[in-house]
Amino acid sequence: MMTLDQVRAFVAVAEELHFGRAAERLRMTQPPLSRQIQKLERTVGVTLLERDNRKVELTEAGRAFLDESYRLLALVDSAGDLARRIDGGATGTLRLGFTAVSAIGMLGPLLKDLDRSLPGIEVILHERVTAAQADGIRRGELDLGLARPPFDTSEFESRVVFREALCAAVPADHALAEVDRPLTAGDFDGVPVISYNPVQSRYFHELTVRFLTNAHPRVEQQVHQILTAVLLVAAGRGCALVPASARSLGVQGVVYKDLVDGGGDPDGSEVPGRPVELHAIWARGRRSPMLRRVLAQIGRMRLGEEE
Amino acid sequence: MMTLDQVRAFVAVAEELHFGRAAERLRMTQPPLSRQIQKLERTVGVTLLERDNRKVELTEAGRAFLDESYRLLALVDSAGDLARRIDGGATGTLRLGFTAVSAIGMLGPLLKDLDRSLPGIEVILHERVTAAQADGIRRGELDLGLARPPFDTSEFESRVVFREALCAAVPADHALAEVDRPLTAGDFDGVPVISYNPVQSRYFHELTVRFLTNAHPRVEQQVHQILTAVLLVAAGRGCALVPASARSLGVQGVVYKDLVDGGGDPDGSEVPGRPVELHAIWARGRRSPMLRRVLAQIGRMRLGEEE
DNA sequence: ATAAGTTGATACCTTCGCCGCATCGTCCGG
DNA sequence: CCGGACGATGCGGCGAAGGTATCAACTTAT
Repeated sequence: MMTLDQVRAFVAVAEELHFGRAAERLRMTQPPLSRQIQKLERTVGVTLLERDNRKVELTEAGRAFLDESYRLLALVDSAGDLARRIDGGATGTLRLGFTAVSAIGMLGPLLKDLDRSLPGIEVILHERVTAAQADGIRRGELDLGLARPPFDTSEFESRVVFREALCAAVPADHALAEVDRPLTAGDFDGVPVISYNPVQSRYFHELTVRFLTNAHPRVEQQVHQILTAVLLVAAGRGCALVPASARSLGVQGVVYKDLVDGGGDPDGSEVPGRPVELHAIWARGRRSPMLRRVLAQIGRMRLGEEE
Repeated sequence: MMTLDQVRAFVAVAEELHFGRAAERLRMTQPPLSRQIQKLERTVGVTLLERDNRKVELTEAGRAFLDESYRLLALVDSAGDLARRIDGGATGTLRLGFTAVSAIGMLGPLLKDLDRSLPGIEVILHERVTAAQADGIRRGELDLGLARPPFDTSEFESRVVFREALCAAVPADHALAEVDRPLTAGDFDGVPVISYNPVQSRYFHELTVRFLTNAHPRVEQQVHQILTAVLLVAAGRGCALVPASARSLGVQGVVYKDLVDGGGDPDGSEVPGRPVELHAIWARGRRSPMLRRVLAQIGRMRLGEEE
């Protein structure tokens, strides 16, 4: 008989790849942990962990089982949560992931709108970067994410929920802060620019690179969050290209300047002047009735076009 | 701490709406069942079943929890099933390397056959030359390669999956294009011949050299891919010896002529008339169940003998 | 080459939780 | 008012899980 404790034990070992540390994490000693894993393997009938006396590693079947284990444990938690929320009068719970900066621009209005149109639904917020949101959705910890493209479309479905312009964040004492017109790529020739990590912040990396094509900025540093970029700008380390909603961050010592064409590519496929997209993403095929209602409501909103 | 037994107990009671019958279904007596339900309700923190001494019924929260319980128990079963299927090799991903020209002759039928006989297995294709396939297998990037001999047998295991004849690719306006019989080595005396790089394309280099032993062709250029050789032939730079499947390449201005004995050595060790071998290779000792099944299936096919 | 240190598995013991039996308390029907 | 039905509770025994000590295999360092 498989037990949840065995599943939790397996997850700990699979993540640590070390029985001793896993046991510590589980607040138990190593011997019973070994026995639990053995027992789990016996009931499943499959070797999940390949272990010799030097190292522990997951088998192919173990990797798949780990994946299911995350879903399982997430479901255990959420089942209890759900019962408690309903007991408290709610009709549903939406576990919503969001990125820090998307929150500034549209999370407030989104939540207000949801609360008004679907009052029984309780929203539980989880701030995560895009990749962590995808992980969370995959593991069943989140129902919906607000994240930046690109996503694996075989795994996730998505819908654009917000579009905005790209603009420049400039130190208040910088020469560009005085320019009284939309900036062009050429304005950044030789200017220190805070850039984005091409992997962890791929979306803004590509937007930045695209806008600055043919310009020759001095790329200063590669960050992976908008907020970090703005703070570095405030510290005078250079300029950065950020979504327009970053204006609301209220960081002292930073001036925001418009870009020509809103920072977008006039020949590109995006909406003119609003190249920065935020998508709602969810697991393909895992549309609960609650999620369906939320998506329908989000579809009715006009979050990127109110101004 | 919630346990799966408690969830199963709850499901039984929720379905029977009667502790006695539920206990019977669970093959236990009624008292411990009552206690398990109480414990579950304590850990969840919600009354799931409203019971007076005459009847049992689900609360609103209990109905929602029942729903999640079904999902939970289904996931418990399916997690084990999935692990067993993968362990049995019925499901998995095969990362398959292949050379461009091998694809023409047999990759299509191979993939079709695999898809029919092992439908749970997803094949991801990587086009690479033989050496790069060996590298990929060594690094664990590929599970299986379709490549030309020779291989380091201490590191790789292999199996012949396809045999074909060697033939001559001749420019359409070349004198040899008119010859109405299988060509011999002597026919190439003094004729410009595109040859192969003895290192990067060792296999075809050796086949060519062996066939042309005692002949005196004018070796023109050493290429390392079949396709390049054929394109040079089309450009009129000379003749080349290529595997029979290159006929399907459809390059204009090239005529293919049979060779005596299919280009092979009648006293050699290979199959008469089909000296060009394609091997499936994999890392020695790294036979996953999935790979084992794929190899078994490949063994059942008759890919080199259908014509 | 040998000794010391790691790491997962095993042996043995203790403890704690679950099950079953017996019984209780309450409500309903006759 | 009494008997029956049903879920809750008290109690004793047993089995499963955890802890300590130790083993076996292997790596690393001196």
